[in-house]
Amino acid sequence: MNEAVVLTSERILEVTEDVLRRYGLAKATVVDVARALDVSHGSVYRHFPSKASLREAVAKRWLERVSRPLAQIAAEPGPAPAKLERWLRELFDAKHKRVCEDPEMFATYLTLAREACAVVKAHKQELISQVEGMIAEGVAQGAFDVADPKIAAAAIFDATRSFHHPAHADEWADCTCSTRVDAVLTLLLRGLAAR
Amino acid sequence: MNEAVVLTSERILEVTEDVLRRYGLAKATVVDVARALDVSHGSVYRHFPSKASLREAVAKRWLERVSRPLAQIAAEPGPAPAKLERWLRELFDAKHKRVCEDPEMFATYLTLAREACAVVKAHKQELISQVEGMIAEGVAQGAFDVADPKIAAAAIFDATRSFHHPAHADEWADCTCSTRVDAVLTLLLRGLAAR
DNA sequence: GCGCTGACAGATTTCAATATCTGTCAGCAC
DNA sequence: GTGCTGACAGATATTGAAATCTGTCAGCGC
Repeated sequence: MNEAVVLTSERILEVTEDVLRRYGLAKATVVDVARALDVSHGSVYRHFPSKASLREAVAKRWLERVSRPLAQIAAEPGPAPAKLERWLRELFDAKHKRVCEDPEMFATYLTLAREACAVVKAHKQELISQVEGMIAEGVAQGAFDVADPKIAAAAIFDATRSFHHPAHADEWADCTCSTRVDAVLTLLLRGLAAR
Repeated sequence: MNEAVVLTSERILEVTEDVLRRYGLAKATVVDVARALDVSHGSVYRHFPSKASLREAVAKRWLERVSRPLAQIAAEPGPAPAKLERWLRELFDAKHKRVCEDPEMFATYLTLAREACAVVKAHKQELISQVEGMIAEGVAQGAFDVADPKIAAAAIFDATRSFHHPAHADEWADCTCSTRVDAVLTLLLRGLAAR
């Protein structure tokens, strides 16, 4: 009963990421993954019903690595405005770092995400509800003046797309980027603030 | 001297748009354009040094059809906040209409624009400076409280990307879209407002 | 029984031959 | 002289045959 050699979904996902990194998205096949795991490709299909579902699971893992640390920030106590700002900056940082440190792998994950549209939708909803929580908190603290925290959260998400949506990743290397982040955050926090 | 049959750059551009509409971006060739104009393809190359420059000119025309009516709004007299809101809504409407009424042609123009990156950059700068003008006006009127109109204009542009950047066009048909536009505009105008 | 293998059919991708297009230019027509 | 044509070379796209991959499943080994 050696744990290390048991074939689990988790192990398949890890090796799949390696294979994607090594071969690139276009060339990585299920056969390659099976070879890297030293099993037949039929075995992989015992854990994932299709190549698409395997890719979807890889995308999900990737998105969870973004949303988990953010959930932690959202759960912390303290004044909502500062927390919201920190949360947003952390989100932007996480994305910007990923694209800067390994642009190829970012492109790979991006394509995976495009294919796994349902997973991305759930991820977006998760992030928006974290924001909603912080805005509701701010309202309770008397710091924010907002009619509907749900709608305001969606608005914050929409208004910061330039800095977290991968379609704009090519601008994230721009040297004016941090100034632009500051300007948008200032505008939005002023817009939320009670007066 | 029949004006109608003289081969001008303008006439080539018009016919090129027709050809793009008829054949689609991938299949439209310079030979097709020349055939539609009833001249040899060599003649087209007297007016445009390359296929790329012809496509660029088509993209430029398209973008100008967006920015011209907006410039008119920006030039009107009146209170800046209402004008800025009207300007932004007009921008969103113009884009949304284009994608709804003819999605195929929108996709064509989008690809042209991607190839003509310099033209798009200039278009963005043009739009941002129109916004800058309105913000400066608002500051002069005492309606806006903003340190640097240039930076604020860029921030307004960034914060409204969801509704004017073609990467998000697939969301513009969403029924919640108009609510989301309202929410973001409310937030941004509150953020700009003097208090 | 349970999990894995590997042969298989149909779908997809690759590759090289073939066809078409881009961009040039000598020469023709006005 | 001016502006257009159409043949041409090199670049790019298309096509169809061959190779590879995906997803299934009967059967093997534990």
